[in-house]
Amino acid sequence: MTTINDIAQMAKVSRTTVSRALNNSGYVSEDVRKRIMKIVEETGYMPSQSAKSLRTKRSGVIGIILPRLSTETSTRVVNGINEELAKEGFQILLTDTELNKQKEIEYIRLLKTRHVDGIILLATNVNEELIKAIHNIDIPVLAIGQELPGVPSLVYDDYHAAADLTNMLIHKGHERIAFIGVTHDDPSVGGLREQAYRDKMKVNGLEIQETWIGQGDFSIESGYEQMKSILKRSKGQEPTALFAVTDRMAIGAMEYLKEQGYTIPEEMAVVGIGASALSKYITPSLTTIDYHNKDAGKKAAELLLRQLKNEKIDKKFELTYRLIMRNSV
Amino acid sequence: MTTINDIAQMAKVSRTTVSRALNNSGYVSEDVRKRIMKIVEETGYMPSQSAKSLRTKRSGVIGIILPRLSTETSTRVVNGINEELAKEGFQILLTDTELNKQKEIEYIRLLKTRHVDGIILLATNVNEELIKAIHNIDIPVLAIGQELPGVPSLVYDDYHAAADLTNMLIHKGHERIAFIGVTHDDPSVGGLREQAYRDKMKVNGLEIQETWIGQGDFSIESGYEQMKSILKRSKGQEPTALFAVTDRMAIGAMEYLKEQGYTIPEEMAVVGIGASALSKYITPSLTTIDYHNKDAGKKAAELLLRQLKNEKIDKKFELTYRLIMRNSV
DNA sequence: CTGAAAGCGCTTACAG
DNA sequence: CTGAAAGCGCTTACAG
Repeated sequence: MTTINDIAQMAKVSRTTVSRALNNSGYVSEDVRKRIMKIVEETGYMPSQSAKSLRTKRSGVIGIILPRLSTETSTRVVNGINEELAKEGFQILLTDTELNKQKEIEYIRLLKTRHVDGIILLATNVNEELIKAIHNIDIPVLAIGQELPGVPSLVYDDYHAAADLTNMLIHKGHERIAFIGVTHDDPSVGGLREQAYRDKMKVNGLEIQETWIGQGDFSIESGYEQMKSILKRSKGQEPTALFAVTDRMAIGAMEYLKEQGYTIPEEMAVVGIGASALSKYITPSLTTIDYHNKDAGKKAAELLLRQLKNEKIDKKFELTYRLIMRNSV
Repeated sequence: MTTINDIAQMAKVSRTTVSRALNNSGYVSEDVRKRIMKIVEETGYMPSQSAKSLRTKRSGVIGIILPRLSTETSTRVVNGINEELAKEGFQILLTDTELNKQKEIEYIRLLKTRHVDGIILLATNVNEELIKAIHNIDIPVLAIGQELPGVPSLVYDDYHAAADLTNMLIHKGHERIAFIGVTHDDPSVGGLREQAYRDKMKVNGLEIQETWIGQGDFSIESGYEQMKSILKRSKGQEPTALFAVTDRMAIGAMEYLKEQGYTIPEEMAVVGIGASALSKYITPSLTTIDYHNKDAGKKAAELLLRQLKNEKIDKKFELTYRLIMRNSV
């Protein structure tokens, strides 16, 4: 491999000068610069990032920690991040926790040893150890999806999104609304969305039967199973609508309902959150919330980049959402 | 940051010894090893990968070049790769070409400067410059999805998959089968799949009207538009079935057909390739081919790893597929 | 405007 | 079994 020394020799200058020419730092006469650049072109020389990063403590790489690569949400966010980062010449180092909390923490430290300049964490839970790990490494971290104490966080407006959805169902005349949520370890998806549902039911004077409440695990299959259980449990006081906190679970529920011969939305209205491609093309099309995940990714990248430039940024950013009315209601 | 020198000092040994203990290379007395490991634990020391990689020329990072992150196919492949690589402690550096051929080449060289140990390329086209770029960098490269001359390639069996699909439609009694393909710059998806369709029609004595042939760009929208054009163009000799080379385009086509009041499969049978989640949940569910993308990713990682261990591997591997019969036929 | 020298944090012959 | 020394390929004060 050609190194900076080779270039220096060929250009008959010191490697100091080559470095300066390459990085546009310090003075280099126009003559010499041209001579160097020509040789760089010809040889196709590219500086070793390892050496560079060892020396400068910066790598041009941003680490991403995500819960699952195989969800549309993650993909869209990563897409947005990448688009923004690529513009500035940054690369992405990807790690996938497979929803394992321990790995989340491991990866934070691992990314540090790889000298990433910053980390974007698609957070799925909040716990002491995680927060501590983040504070212990002293590189900028940005969280998406959960509000992490002391960590700049980009969050979706889960509460209001879920509240809007619940209100909408109520205004459509539904009084018995079932709910499929997820574990409260996930404060945003599990906590906030359920809280909003419960609050709005209460505010509207509607009582919730606990038989209407199910807990899934984000998968389509769990939506199917939970819908089944809910229907079984609530014989005689069956719900007329279902609010599932993710599109995938809503779609699983719809599968079960269709199998059982329910008409949607007449006999059971269904709503989800996420605006997945599935939600659009399934029959009937699913009413859902668009969180603009790609924009979230872009915003996250932008905020991280600003941190890298030592700008001060706020600790919390709230994203907007959009209710998409379709045929499942 | 704590470095190997700090550890050496604290353990009262040389950094040579620390390095040996950490890497299990050479002799270290049990005593000393324990002393060192204890301190490593306590301090949470992690060796700088930049330094390591500068010295050893290896980084523990594999570069991935993919055409689009936001497709299920890519996601599944990356997932499989990651799963396999993570086991061996490798990380993934991700680059997205956005279907730009120039970027494909750029990224190959860029990944090299980042000292990746190998590259997996989800290839969408084959051209001289690309092949040259791959041969010029001397790190192992593995291609998925296209057969690249001289490069170990993992390919789907596009020809037979498409042939099976075509034959199946013919055996169901269809004689007028429309086709939505993509550019032949993509030899696998654009070339092979179309070739198989044409061959099987011919073998079965069926004539193809060129008005039945459309060319999309992988998007759902393009499937919609192409179906529309095909129907417009072929008035009087409308097809009774459609073979779209990807699920997404098939689904776009179905949307148009549904809008126009066609019943599927009675008035128009539709098949795709890809076994996307969408294909399963759309109504009617789509007959398609499962390429086992995740397994492909795993296999790719495994092959690359074997190359890294200097094992000789074959230049070409063909993957299996599975026809999934559903309700769109 | 240019260069010599030090040093980033590791690993690896080599010597003992 | 252990250590001193060299070197990987860069950048950056410092000096001129």
